[in-house]
Amino acid sequence: MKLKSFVLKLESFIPYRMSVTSNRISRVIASIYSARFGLSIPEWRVIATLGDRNEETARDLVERTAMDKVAVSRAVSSLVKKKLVRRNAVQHDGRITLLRLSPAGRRVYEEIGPLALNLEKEVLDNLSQEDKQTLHRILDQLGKKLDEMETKHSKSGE
Amino acid sequence: MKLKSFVLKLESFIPYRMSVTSNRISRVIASIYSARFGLSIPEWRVIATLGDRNEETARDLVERTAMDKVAVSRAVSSLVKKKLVRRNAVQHDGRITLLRLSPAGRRVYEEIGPLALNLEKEVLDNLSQEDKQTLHRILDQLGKKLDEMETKHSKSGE
DNA sequence: ATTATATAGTTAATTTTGTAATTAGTTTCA
DNA sequence: TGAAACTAATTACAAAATTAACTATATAAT
Repeated sequence: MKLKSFVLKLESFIPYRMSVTSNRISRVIASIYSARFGLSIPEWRVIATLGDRNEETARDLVERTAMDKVAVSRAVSSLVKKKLVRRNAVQHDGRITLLRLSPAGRRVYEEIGPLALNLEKEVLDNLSQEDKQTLHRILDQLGKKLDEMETKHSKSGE
Repeated sequence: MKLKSFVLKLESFIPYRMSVTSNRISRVIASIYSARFGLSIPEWRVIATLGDRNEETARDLVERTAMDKVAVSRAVSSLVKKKLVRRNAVQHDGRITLLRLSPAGRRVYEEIGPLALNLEKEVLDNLSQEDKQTLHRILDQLGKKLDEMETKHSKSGE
C-alpha cells in the first residue's frame, strides 16, 4: 500500500496562517477608517504615507508602500476628489505631479493615525516586547528571501 | 506650534507589514497551482483541506479554513465540475452533502502538496527552527486576541 | 399540526482588485 | 533632429471577492 509521503495541514502551513491572520488584522484596522471616514485600505495607506513627508510623487508612493501602481493611482484620484490630497505640477517634468496632504487630509491623518496605532497596540497586546522585535526581524528576513525568489522567477520567465 | 503626538511609519506598522509579506508569499505559492493546475486559491485550499480527511461538509470547510461560505461554495462546485471533488448526499439531513476528493483530486493533492511544502520551506529558509516556532506561537496569540476583539466588536454592534 | 426560527448552501448584484493596453511626456543616441 | 526606447500615470477590461438576498430543509415552540 502506498503511503503518503508528506503532511500538509492547512492549520500549520505558514503561508496560509499568515494570510488568515493578516486579513483579520487588516479588517480590524480598516474598520476605523472605513466606517468613520469612508476610506478604503489603499486610500488610507496613501494618506499614512503622505503623512510623514511633505511631497511625493505617485512613483515614490508605489515604492514606499509596495502597492500596485494602479491601486495608488486610483486611491490618489479618489483622495483628490475628496479634497484630502493635492496635486502640484512639476516644471521640469510634465509626467509627474507632486502629491501632498491638504489641510483636511492632514486632519484625517492626525485623527486616524493615533487610532490605528492604538488598535495595533491592542492587537499586539499578547506579545512580549521581544516577540515584537522578533516578528519585525522575521518579516525582514522573509522579505529578503522573497526578493530573491521573485527576481529568480522573473529572470527565468523572460 | 503644535507638535505631532504620534509617529506612524507604514514600514514599521505591523498590520501593514504582515499584509505585504503575506500577499507576496501567497502569490509565490499560488504560482505553482494556478499556472500548472488551473486552480484558484480557494480551490486549492479546499483540496488541501479535504486532503487529510475522508469526508467533510461545506460547513466544516468553512470552519477549518476560515474562508467565507460563498467562497467555499463556489470553489466546491467548480471542483465538482472539474471532477476533483465528489458530493455524497446524506440520508438524515437533506441540506448537507459530504465532500471528498475524487481519485483525480487526490492525485492533484498528492502532487501539489509536496510542491507547496517545498516552497514554504524555501520561503522560510532564512529562519531558524526557533524563529519558526516563535512565528507559530505569535500567530496563535494574535489569533486569540483577534477572537476577543471580534466578538467584543460584534456584541457592541448589535 | 403549523407557524416561527435556524441552518446549509446557492444565486445574484455590487464592489474591489489585478492585468493589459494606452496615453503623454522624456531621454538616448545614430 | 528625430526614431527608438523608456518612464509616469491613467484607462479599459477581466477576474475575484464581498455582501445581500434567496431556496430548501430541519428544528423548536405553541
